[in-house]
Amino acid sequence: MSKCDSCIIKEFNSLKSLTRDELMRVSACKTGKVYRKGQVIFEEGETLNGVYCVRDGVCKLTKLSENGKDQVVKLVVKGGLLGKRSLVSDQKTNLSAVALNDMEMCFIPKAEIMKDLSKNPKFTMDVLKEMAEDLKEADESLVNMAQKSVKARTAEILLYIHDHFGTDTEGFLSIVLSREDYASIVGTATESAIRILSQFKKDGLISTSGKRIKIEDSNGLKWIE
Amino acid sequence: MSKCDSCIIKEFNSLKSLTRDELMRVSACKTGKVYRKGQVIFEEGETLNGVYCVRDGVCKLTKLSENGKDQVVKLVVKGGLLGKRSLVSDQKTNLSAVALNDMEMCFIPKAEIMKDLSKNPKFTMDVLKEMAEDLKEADESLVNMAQKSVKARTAEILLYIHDHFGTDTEGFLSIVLSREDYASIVGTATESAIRILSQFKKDGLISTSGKRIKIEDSNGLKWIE
DNA sequence: CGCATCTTTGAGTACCGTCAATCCGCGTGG
DNA sequence: CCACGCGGATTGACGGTACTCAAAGATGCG
Repeated sequence: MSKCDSCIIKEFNSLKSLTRDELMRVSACKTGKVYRKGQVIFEEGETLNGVYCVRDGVCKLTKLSENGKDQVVKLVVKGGLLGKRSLVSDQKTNLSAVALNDMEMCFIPKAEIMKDLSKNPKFTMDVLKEMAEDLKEADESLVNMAQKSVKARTAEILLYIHDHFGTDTEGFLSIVLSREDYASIVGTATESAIRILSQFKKDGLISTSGKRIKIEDSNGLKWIE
Repeated sequence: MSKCDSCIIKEFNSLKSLTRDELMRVSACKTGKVYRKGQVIFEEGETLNGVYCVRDGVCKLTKLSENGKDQVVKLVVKGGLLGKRSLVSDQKTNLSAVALNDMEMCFIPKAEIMKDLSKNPKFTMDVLKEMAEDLKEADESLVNMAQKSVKARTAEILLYIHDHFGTDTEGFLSIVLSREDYASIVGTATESAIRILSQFKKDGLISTSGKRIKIEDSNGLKWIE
């Protein structure tokens, strides 16, 4: 397995603040894991004894609501760290993680990370900053969820995916989600999400090929309300 | 002004992890501020050059949504620290803070806090934990907002205020909010919030006296959906 | 007492959730 | 090669929820 030292992925997260020495130690104790599409990485309420570093693929972080529906809280791609929060606050996970396509990950044991947190202030500060960013995003999502219509939220998530995760060579969104996933992100019934996506298609804002979606008029989507 | 050293408030937040020495320095450079009900402490987009420590009173953290309505993201009482996130990530604030009643606060300059963050790992770790807790709460709010009815959310906020902030000697919620504030927390139109509160009153779940609200049947509220 | 603000209530409408039926793509087994 | 069945996608219909506009009542302050 490759050394963390020379792993390009670490540049995307706070592991970049570790010293060469610390990275070597991390390398020595980390384990690689592969998850298939749909596979559960961890479940809400589990005790994690480490963090996951996403090398490839996409996963969703979800939380089960009292009405029995999953709500997607965040999408995580290459470079993301899973389990930070639980590790830091020394609690069971409050979210579940499920692979949306085939994934490759590194698992770093808790002890190693905690040691680095206590010894390397720069690293700690970096983790703090990442957490601050997550919090800011969560606040923004909260406001969107509370104040915008389902249609506006649907348009927004399409643009978000387009802007953050890009498109494939044919112009389709590179992250492919089921209608149910879209509904679970937007926080609505599957049928509602479907209805809105069909409407967008009719209006020429998007086009589809199987499950794949292509944005045809991003400017049009921007003004949905 | 009292010394932070002997201030009981610090026990409620991460300042408790500072050493006696550090607390003396904080004491030396902090300034006391008083805010009247309705006064703005800081506004979304401002640059903060320090954090506020709430000694007394309550304030709301809000975010303006695109449709022009404020959404309350969090209520902060005695012991809370305002501005952590902005300071850590060195960004402008993403939230506004407004006093809900008369408040007494201490303002600690950025430089002092940042020095402590870089020198005292225990303090940093504590801030990290607080941020992790905020993040967890934000995720929970997000799910509630996405999946629960306005009525259920209204019942929940009443119970939340009751459980977290307590009641006065007559049994009324010790935090008094306008109907508009309730609407802004729940994320709905003021009239909707009002309608639901009246319904609760009719059903004997709550009673009111002016703006003050008393919970009569907390168990009944729990099962609203 | 009068004005300003907040609260309450009504009526109409649009949005959204649910149930149910149908359709489509795809893999399986005959 | 085709019938079959499964799961996801789609559409229709209906009822309930929540938003808006509007008006009337209550409250508090000067």
